[in-house]
Amino acid sequence: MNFTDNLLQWYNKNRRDLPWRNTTDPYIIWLSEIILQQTRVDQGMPYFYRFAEAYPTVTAFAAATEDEILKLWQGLGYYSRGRNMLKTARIVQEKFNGNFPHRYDDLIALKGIGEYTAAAISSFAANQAKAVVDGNVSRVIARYLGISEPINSTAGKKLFQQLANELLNQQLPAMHNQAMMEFGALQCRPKNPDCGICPVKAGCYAYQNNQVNQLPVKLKTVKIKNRYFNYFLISSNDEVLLNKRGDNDIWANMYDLPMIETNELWSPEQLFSSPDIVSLFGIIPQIIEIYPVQKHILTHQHIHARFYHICLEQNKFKLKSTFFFAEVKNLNSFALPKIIFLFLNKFFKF
DNA sequence: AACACGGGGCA
DNA sequence: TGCCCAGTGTT
Repeated sequence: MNFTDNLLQWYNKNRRDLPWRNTTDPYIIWLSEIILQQTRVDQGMPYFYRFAEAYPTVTAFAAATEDEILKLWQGLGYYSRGRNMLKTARIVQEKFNGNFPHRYDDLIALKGIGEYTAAAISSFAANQAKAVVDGNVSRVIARYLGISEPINSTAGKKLFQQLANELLNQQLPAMHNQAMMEFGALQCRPKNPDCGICPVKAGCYAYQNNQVNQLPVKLKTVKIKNRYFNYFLISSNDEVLLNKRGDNDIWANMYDLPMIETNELWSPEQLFSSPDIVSLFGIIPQIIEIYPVQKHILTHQHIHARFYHICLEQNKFKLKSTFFFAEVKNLNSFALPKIIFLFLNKFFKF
């Protein structure tokens, strides 16, 4: 038996019963695919149910506000996915009359849908013969065929796409694609792959040449950046001062607290005697409490956050236009980054 | 081609 | 700790 026959046999025996596999509705498949970008199935699953229930159709999705989408997305990360989904939903509503496209060429033109997602939706929803290439697929191919080209180089991406196209079962593209990814996720894992019971080990280059732990090859990742966020908690009369973030940086368009970013860890004395704090509030605030520095670990940056509970004398301070007072009882309606949510939730118990 | 973009799980 | 996860968009 060849590779793909073995693969499909393995898949039929070992596949998980995942909710988005029981439909050919391109909208539902789109929902699942975007949620699962760079996200483990276990982590994304509750969000999939949440979105499918809140927005059963793309028409319902298109009618939502960005605040609502980001709020529902809270905690999942890579929030541009949610923002792009809303743009795409609105285009689908207008240009396609609410009928989510299922052709690769239509899909690839939409925001947030790249090569992988266009191939996934078009094959799963309409059995279009487009091969998906995600982290799982490139790992399986790199090991099975013994490809040492980095999977994330430009040449590598092109090569793995081409090899995936050649391997694709033209009669069963949807099942083939699902099987490749499931095989990578469950059997041909990044670490500790289960080679002992692998159905294709006889033909696997990496297994036969003892290269399983060396493949796939990946270009080195960028250096982690340290950032220092000094946050200010200002509350009065069951209200708290929030800040709506801009659309350039991390957590775009989400809500946090007034803050000053410094290029290194600043002491409270340093911070509260700096011109920055005067220009932020117009006055020097009174410190009520200083919290210990918290480290918030993200993939590409480590955020060192220190929260200050402060007091501003009535009517003497000025506020940036992105600042506003929110009622504490409404705090749970704002899309908050994880670290802000945890702090405010601990403080206010909302 | 390089970089930005979250949060969590696992060895 | 370091690596990876059903990647995409911007510069």
